Amino acid sequence: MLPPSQSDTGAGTPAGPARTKKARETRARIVDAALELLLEQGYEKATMRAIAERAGVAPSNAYYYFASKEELVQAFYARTHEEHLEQALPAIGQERTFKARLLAAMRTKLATIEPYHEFAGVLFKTAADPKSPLNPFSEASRPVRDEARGVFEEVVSGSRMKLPADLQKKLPELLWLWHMGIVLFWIYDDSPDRQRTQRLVERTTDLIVKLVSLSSLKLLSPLRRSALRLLSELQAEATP
Amino acid sequence: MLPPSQSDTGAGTPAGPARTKKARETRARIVDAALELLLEQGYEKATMRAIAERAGVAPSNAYYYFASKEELVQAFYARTHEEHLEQALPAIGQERTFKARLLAAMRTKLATIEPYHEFAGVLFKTAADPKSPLNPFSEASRPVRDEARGVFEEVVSGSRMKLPADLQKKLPELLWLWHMGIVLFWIYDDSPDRQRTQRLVERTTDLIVKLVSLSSLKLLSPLRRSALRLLSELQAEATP
DNA sequence: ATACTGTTTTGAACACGTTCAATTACTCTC
DNA sequence: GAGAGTAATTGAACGTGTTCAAAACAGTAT
Repeated sequence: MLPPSQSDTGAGTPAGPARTKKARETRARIVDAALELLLEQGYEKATMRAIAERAGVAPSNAYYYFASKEELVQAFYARTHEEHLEQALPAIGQERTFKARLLAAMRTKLATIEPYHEFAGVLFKTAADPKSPLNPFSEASRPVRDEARGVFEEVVSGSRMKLPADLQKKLPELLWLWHMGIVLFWIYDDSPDRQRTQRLVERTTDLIVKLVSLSSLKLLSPLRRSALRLLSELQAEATP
Repeated sequence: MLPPSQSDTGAGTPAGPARTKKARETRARIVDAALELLLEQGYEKATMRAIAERAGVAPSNAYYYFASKEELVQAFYARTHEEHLEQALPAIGQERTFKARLLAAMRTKLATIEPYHEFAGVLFKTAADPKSPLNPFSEASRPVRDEARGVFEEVVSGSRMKLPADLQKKLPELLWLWHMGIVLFWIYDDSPDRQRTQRLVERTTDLIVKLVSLSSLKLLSPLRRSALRLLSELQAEATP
């Protein structure tokens, strides 16, 4: 059901000391049990007691390694993210044009997360709390976010496109934001085969390409410049 | 501390039977106690036991009227929304230009919701669940949504602006979406006096005004048309 | 007055996430 | 290999939102 993995969460081993070898193994067993149960039963049914039991450990022991249930769930994030990286980069590499590369990135993303759609809502619900470390804008998820943005850097840099320098620099960030919006839409999308999301991706991709290709117009440069300056300001404030 | 109110939640009395007069009073007492405690102590401290105690009732009795703590919190949604309507419409009426009217609408909104910022996160967390009736895209919140969109219709229609007909028609919906984005940003904003959100409002308002004033350009019409068509399609699909 | 019917209220319980003092397992030094 | 010191693990508990069967209440027809 799950890919074999005695690995840890993949996300920089944030909490709980795990100095000894046995401790690392216990920790990994807990993560694996959590991932399995989350996939099998969803967020609410996957209680800490159940996770601990499957890991062959006392519930309180899970708290020796993870500060909260949410932190455990973060491992899930990291894993789908890694899957996306593995699939997206080759897929992007096979395309030349900006548009095709962008579509490849987004489509592999959707394909990666599709198995988890059923409880994506619950997950998102948790992630939406500003105080939660799961929330994609939090400091805790910066590594994952940075890597995800890297995918869009690859999309941009690998395609020979004439772009204003300022836009070239910020475009990956903008595309990452777009991608977050698509995922948000996807969470709410219960159409068969996620057709609405797919259409949205195609249409907005078209829009983005059009917009980008118009971005060099002299008439539009003040607009482009204020938009990009706004983005810079907000980023600067966010990391004081 | 709170405006006097023996009223009910204001939101169509969704859950729990309250046939008799006494029952309606009990229900109202619970709502008021909840609102008070939520404001005084925040979401986590305002436990169901505490709310029930202040209402002079057993905790389980609250569940006779409300399916969950979250549903109790829904009273906020309705109340702040009504406050916004009361404040926004006069404020908008005092301005002539599109830009000033738009700013007035958004600023009154932010002023209205400011007292609730502390637990807006929790509220949003609930609202983010696709299955929750609180979620702003759900059928259940259509009345509130329609009214909110009305504010932006007022913003547009009251200002003499030359606009392409198709955009004129869809602009209120777009502005409503923009407003949702601002609120989302606001939820995550913990800067003093919500300065970041205020700056974001000013800058994006500028952008919107610029964009709208460029929207008649021949060069941009294909872009505008595909964007608006996308919006229409998604709306059509959403209400089958 | 009394018995019946439906509404409202309750007390005791459940399962959950989480905490913590106490206990066990390990590792290292002498 | 015994003892000390640290790391890992546990069991029992706390407070939370929530459920539910039973009790109290109110009104109505007999």
